[in-house]
Amino acid sequence: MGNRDGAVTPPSAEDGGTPRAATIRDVAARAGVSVATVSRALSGQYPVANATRARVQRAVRDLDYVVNAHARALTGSKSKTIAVLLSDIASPFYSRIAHGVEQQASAEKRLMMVCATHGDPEREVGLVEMLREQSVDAVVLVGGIVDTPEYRERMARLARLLDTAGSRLVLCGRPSPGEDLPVTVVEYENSGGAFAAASYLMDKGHRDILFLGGVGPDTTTQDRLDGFRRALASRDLSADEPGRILTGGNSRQFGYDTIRARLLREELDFTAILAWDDLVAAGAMTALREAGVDVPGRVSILGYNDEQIAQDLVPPLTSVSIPHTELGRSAVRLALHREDPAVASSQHITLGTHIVVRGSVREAARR
Amino acid sequence: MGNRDGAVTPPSAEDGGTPRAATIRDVAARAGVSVATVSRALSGQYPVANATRARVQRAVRDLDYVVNAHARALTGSKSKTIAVLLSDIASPFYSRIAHGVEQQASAEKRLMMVCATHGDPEREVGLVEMLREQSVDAVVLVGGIVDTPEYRERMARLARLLDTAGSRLVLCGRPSPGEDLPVTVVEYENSGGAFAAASYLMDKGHRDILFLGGVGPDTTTQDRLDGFRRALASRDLSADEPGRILTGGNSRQFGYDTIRARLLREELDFTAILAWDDLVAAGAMTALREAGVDVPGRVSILGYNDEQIAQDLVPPLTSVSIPHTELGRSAVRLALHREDPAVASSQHITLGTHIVVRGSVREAARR
DNA sequence: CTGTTAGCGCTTTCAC
DNA sequence: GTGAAAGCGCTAACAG
Repeated sequence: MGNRDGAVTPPSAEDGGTPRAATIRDVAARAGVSVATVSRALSGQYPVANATRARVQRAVRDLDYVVNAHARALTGSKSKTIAVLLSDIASPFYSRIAHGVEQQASAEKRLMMVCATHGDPEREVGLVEMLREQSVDAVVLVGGIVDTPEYRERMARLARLLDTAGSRLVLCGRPSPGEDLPVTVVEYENSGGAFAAASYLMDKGHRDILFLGGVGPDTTTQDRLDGFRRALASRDLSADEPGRILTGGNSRQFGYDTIRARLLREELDFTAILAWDDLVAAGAMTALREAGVDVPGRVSILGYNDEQIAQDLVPPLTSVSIPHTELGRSAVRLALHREDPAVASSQHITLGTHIVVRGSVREAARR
Repeated sequence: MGNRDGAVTPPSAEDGGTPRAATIRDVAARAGVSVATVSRALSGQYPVANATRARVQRAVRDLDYVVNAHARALTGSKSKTIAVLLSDIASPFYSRIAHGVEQQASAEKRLMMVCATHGDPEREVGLVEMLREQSVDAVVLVGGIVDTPEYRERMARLARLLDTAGSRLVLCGRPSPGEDLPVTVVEYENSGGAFAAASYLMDKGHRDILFLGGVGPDTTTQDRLDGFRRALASRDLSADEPGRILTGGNSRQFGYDTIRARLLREELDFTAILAWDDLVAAGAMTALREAGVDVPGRVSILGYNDEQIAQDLVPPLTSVSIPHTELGRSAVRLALHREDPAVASSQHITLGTHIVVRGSVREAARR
């Protein structure tokens, strides 16, 4: 043989120019069959003589051939890709959800794209446009937002646009934008978790409980606050006395600063803290330790999200666990099988949360 | 107007079937120009009459048109995508590097794909094949490996394959597979960090230092151990006395179990621990606390990686900081601009590490 | 079982 | 400035 037959030149280092990647035509030429046969032999979904298949596979190996996913997507209009949008990959909350998305995507033979929005709704929309260009199989939007009419319209529009392109919008950890929209919603018992947490503290005799952290207007904070309020109300306590609800930030620093200021300014007028998340709790614990306030002897703390850090604080933090990984997995599973009767009816689910008991909560001291 | 002109039917909810996404032809028809003109108007790189451009843009908006990235990639053979392979997205180490990759990818108008290898070299190769199908602009492989001749051959092959496809292999936090390969390598001062850490402990008077953690054969552990050994040797101490180097795992649990067993079995024959990472350090600290050993009063601990958790341990952990984000950013930057004379010569760089001093190291007590 | 051929949606010469 | 037409690499009828 040799590559001087003129018809098709397989890539070779010798023919002068930069070697290019092999195409299906190179494989066909080398195997002595037509491109259609190569396509069939490779798809596996079509009867091909064993001998032919073997020759094709041989040629594929010799040439290090791989199909061009773009050409394939162009024909089939499926890209075998899932996209997930979150504000920040480095955050444990989001990266654990992404982990779940990846697991399921991988199980469904899909690749995953990850995009960071930095919490900017406009950037979110811009990214969805880019992903629409990619005709991804699903776009998963993760994390709380500020729930306004504009938000709902924005989501409704994106949902329809993606639907038209054969893709699916998934809202994960944020509310549904309305009825009868082509959208998959995967939530978790956010308010319920806060309700359970506050109830747990009250079961331990606590009556003076602080709600600490959360930016404020976003749905995540609103829902947790809602659960907190409901729990207190169910025992005839009011959450809305002054100084009880301390929102305004969601960082470790915010937890630290806020509790520190509180301790300097006033007497210790609370016996427990329900923190917006474990990081805020960590900050609060540091402030309490520095002020010589014993945790959990004098003040109990309950975190939210049950992150890695909860185990390593001193004392280990009791926290509300949310099903990060399962959220991601469900998002992908429901979106991809939305036609499947088994899940078609459950395109809006809410996963449960539970309290992981460690060492940061104790019976309230008698005041 | 109306859609009965027969030539081209713009997508519309009224024409019976499922509405499909608009294509460049729909836009052309609506704007009353040719597809070539639409393409030019949208690319912006070609003279088009202002009036025409406006009409095209109008049509684009009316139809919610976005280009099909696959069709574009098919012509141009560029996909505007960067891929990163890591063992686990949920790990803070990897997710912080991914964060850097995302930052730079985003700055360079690229999307990012993230794939999890679960530390399996075969899966890694399989994923690179999948990514080759996608003709991604670069494939970033992150994290230590077991450095064998097979590894080097594997990487050499992937590097050539990707190069042929116009893509670029980037090795991040792992060694170069050899000279004269089309590959970008971005490392960090791994051994140097351990050297500095051990030296810092010895400066504080410590002589009996444990190296705790690391799986063993992987390059990350080997490099850190190497730095540890070199530092001790530079002060005429030997790292290889029995019981000094405790590898075999890299989890919090491993740190806890190993130190606990050590304390039960023997007297406290060390004054400092250099931990493989912050998680191992956290485990060790818990074991020490439970045994009533004061940290840092009796035993000093130094971590590695400077993760979030380091701040929240009690005492806060002194740790070796590695430039996670910058590793990811550099990986993308160097790969994309490899032709650019400014960086063409620096396709193998090593970023520095430094010690972040907190509260877990103190002068050694006189024995 | 296998080959031929017509696109998928776009960019890019080459004409006008 | 703009249009016509030739592919990019692949899949999916449609013939044999």
